Amino acid sequence: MNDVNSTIDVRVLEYQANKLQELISELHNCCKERYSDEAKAFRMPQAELRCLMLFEGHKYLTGIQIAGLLEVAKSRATVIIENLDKKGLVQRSQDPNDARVKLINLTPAGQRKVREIEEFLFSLHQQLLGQIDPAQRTGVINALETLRSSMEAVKAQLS
Amino acid sequence: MNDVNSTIDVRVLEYQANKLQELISELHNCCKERYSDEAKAFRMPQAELRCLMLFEGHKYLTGIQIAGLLEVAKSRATVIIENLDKKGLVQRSQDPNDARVKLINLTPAGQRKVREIEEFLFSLHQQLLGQIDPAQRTGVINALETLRSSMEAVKAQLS
DNA sequence: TTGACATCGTTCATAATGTTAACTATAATT
DNA sequence: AATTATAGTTAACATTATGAACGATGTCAA
Repeated sequence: MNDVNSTIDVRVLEYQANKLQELISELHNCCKERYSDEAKAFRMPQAELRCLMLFEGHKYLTGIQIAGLLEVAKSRATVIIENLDKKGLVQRSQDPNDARVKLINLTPAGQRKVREIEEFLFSLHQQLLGQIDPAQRTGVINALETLRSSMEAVKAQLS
Repeated sequence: MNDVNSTIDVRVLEYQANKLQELISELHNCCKERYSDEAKAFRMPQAELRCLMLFEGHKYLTGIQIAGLLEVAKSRATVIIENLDKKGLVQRSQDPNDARVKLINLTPAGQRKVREIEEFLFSLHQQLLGQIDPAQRTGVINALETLRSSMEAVKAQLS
């Protein structure tokens, strides 16, 4: 009986691991497509959109901070910022306290763009929420929290 | 009372929409990092890894099929297949029934590589499952299913 | 059966995303 | 004062991806 049960347990684990793999992969693809659509809608590269959104709650950011938040090399950040600057969405100025540092902030046009993107994202996620049975919403959110911590735990284990 | 309740409801919806946005974005980032690590571990570009995995359950695939499954332009598929061919992991042959078509299949080395990657992915997701409280596993999987259908519903609505 | 049209794979030009390494200028430390 | 570290820039390169043009082949209707 014990043997039978443990065999079943192993099967369940296998099934669940595969299911997890499949679902996570599908969610990831959905997100990829979503980001790509968003970039097309705003006629701007994804990296620049992501960069703009970093300024929520920050008046100024430095290049190094942006590279850190975007998780890219600082040389990559330089280029992204340069392109946003060319489009008039951010501006660069010298940090008065440290001549090595450049302070980057949104221009008024950049602020408008950020608000537009925020509204787009918010309404998209409202719509998504609307597709979920109200009785299940809390459950889905809690499950995602669980998944996130588990993924982070695995990541921590591996490194 | 009704007014107060509906105000609260709106607040809850806002909170949940933002929470969803945040969680989905974090999961997406986790996945991105995972794919990048996997590519480094196997010393192969992500696109080539993804392409190899398409052969699970297929002896032969055509270029068009691969482009469709990877959701890329056929010109992109050509290049990916070419690189896998150079590495000796797939081989191309003429379709005897249609001279326009090339049949692509795994070489023995390709099959070994696929098994390696499968094992890697399976053990990773076993590990992930192991991080989730057994009592919650079914709940998490169901929540992900719900989320996936909701995301697909939104996608369908938008197009 | 032949002309029009569609399909498959390839090649090329181009764009976006990203890294590493080298370099300049400045700041901090010893 | 010399060394070391940090911020930002630039250049070379890799990866991922698209779209247009093209050749070879297949399909179908007049």
